[in-house]
Amino acid sequence: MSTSVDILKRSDLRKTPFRIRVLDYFILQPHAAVRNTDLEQNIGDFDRITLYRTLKTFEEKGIIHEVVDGSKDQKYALCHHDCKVHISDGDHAHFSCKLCGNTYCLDSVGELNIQLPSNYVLDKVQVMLSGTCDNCK
Amino acid sequence: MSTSVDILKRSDLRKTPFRIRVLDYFILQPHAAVRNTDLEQNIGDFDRITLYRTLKTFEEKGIIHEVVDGSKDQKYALCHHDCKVHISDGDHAHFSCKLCGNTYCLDSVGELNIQLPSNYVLDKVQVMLSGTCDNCK
DNA sequence: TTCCAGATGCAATGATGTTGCAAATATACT
DNA sequence: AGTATATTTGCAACATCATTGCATCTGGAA
Repeated sequence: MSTSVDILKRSDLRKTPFRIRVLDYFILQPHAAVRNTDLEQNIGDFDRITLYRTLKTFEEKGIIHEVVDGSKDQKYALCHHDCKVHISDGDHAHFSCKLCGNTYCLDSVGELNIQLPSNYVLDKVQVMLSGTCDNCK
Repeated sequence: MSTSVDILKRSDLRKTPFRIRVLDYFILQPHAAVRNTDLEQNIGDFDRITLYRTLKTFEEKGIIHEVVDGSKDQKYALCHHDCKVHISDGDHAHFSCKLCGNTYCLDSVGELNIQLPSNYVLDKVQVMLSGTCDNCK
């Protein structure tokens, strides 16, 4: 498991206290997507604008990726070492729990048999599941 | 094919000029999701707040449903007479074209074989496809 | 220690969506 | 048709979320 400092070094980013705090928060939630507002409430004293820029930088460097789960909230998740989400979602899926509101990244949901109308070119598939998660059941 | 007036009458809504203009715009795009801003730009003189409220009313009455296509934009599509989207998405899928930005509702995309981690309860499946549509190819 | 590109904080601005209330109007009733 | 009323609309104000420009600060290398 990489530490925040490892990740920053690998990405040619300066190891500032703020970035380390943000990354640490992500590392604590390895399978859950993180809401922008979760971060705002949990990383203590900070500047909201800096958070936006930090997340944008992390996304550009491939450290995190945006998670689309059907909600209006902007969410991000830590990319794993084999993360290809920012290139193509493949069979990546997200599960959003209706009770706790958490969104989990699922590595695979099985085979999808997509049939498109003719002349449509398929490039990316995103599957959003919702229901009740293990914890809330 | 129902007219705007038919739909309003069926839904116990007053037939105001504004509502008819909005519904007419939806009827012109039977398979595409409509962005909030598309409406703002295409239905002429109007009040932004009234549009929000109109769309909300239409959604509550089951005339339109919100379309989640992965973009940040709020989009709506006309419900067909057999529309169950506001109840459960079933195998409903949306295709978003990267070139023209339009989102199309696809009635079926084939069989999905979803395998969830144990103890997860699946309630709703939303599939978002993106690529190039017939027109743009 | 010094230097400077990169990172941060602040102020201002823009986009988007909501609420309260008064004026306008669609519809039902006489 | 005329009237009453509940609904609908438009305006003002407000709340939230995100972005940009710029001055200041700082991590990291010389």
